[in-house]
Amino acid sequence: MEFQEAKDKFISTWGALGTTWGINKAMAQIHALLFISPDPLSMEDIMEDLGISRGNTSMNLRNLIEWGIVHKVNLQGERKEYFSSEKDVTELARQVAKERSRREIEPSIKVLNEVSKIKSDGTAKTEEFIKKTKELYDLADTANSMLLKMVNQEHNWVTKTVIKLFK
Amino acid sequence: MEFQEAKDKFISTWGALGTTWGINKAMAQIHALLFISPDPLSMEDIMEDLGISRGNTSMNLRNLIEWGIVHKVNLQGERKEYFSSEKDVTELARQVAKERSRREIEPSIKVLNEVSKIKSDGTAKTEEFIKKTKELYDLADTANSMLLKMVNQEHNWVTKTVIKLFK
DNA sequence: ATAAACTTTCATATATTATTGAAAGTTCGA
DNA sequence: TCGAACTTTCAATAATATATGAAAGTTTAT
Repeated sequence: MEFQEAKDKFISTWGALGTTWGINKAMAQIHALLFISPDPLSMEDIMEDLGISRGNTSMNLRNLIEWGIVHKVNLQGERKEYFSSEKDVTELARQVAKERSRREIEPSIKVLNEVSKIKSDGTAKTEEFIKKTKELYDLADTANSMLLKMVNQEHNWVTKTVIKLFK
Repeated sequence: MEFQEAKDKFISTWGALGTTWGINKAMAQIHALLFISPDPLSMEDIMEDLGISRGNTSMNLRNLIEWGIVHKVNLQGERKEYFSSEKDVTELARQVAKERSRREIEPSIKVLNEVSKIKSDGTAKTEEFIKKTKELYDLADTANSMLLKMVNQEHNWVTKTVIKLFK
């Protein structure tokens, strides 16, 4: 396989994988491109390489920067901004997990907690409802705090401890 | 809060959460409804309660059954089929993880492995590409086998061991 | 073998989400 | 302060994913 073919394949696979994890295609592809590039790239470079519009590139770069995955580089003597992603890929995973916890999981946990507090009228349906939603609340809350602990650990801690446990 | 309000809130929250995890809204809501119902429900019951069409109900019930989360119940003397979900919710989580691994993660890992095998022509870009994709392959492969091990354990093993580690 | 009771399928409609690109905004050097 | 070089915004559009419902299919009792 040629480099160019491998590169295209990698970028499109990464993009497809991203969309199933709450990262849109363009965002994942920009990340993929920067991730394998030895040098920083300009917005122009990225647009051209991926064949996406200026607006799309701009918005998704901003997101990646907000997520701490990509950062701006100013090359000396150049007006243009360049971008690079020298961060470890686990940083991306960490960030994705954090975002999803904050945006989706935590609000849901709050609702579970709320609804599990209705008082029973003694009927089977309310009893069952309270029992099940409580169960779910406990599970979700535990899983979420696990996730956050993992996410906030040093990279190597997770790798060493958890891998040892499973491999 | 009244039971009906809590129920609606729970179902819509569960539906919203599902859509961000690769389960469509109707599928997640059907699961939610069955999950809190003390008795099996018919297709008619489900359609009516959630206000969704017959076709939608049928297709999503079939999916839930395929995933092993919901199953058919034949009540004595009744022609109609009934459905229930008496399984633990961790079974759902397990199933979701399994499906995603099979359908998304594993094919991606295969691609990573392929593309990381191109031979270097000595340029910085091919060197970087090979290095990064190999790194990614190792990470993804390790993470995936961890996931599968967790998923295939008994429910209590995960709960006990992992929670102990983090709590 | 027939028909009533029920379920599934799938072409079409609807809703959701991502992308474009031109206009507005910003920054910087002269 | 001006204007060239560049970036961001956002309304319009395109692409994608979901839902509908009528028709086709299946099962069962007689």
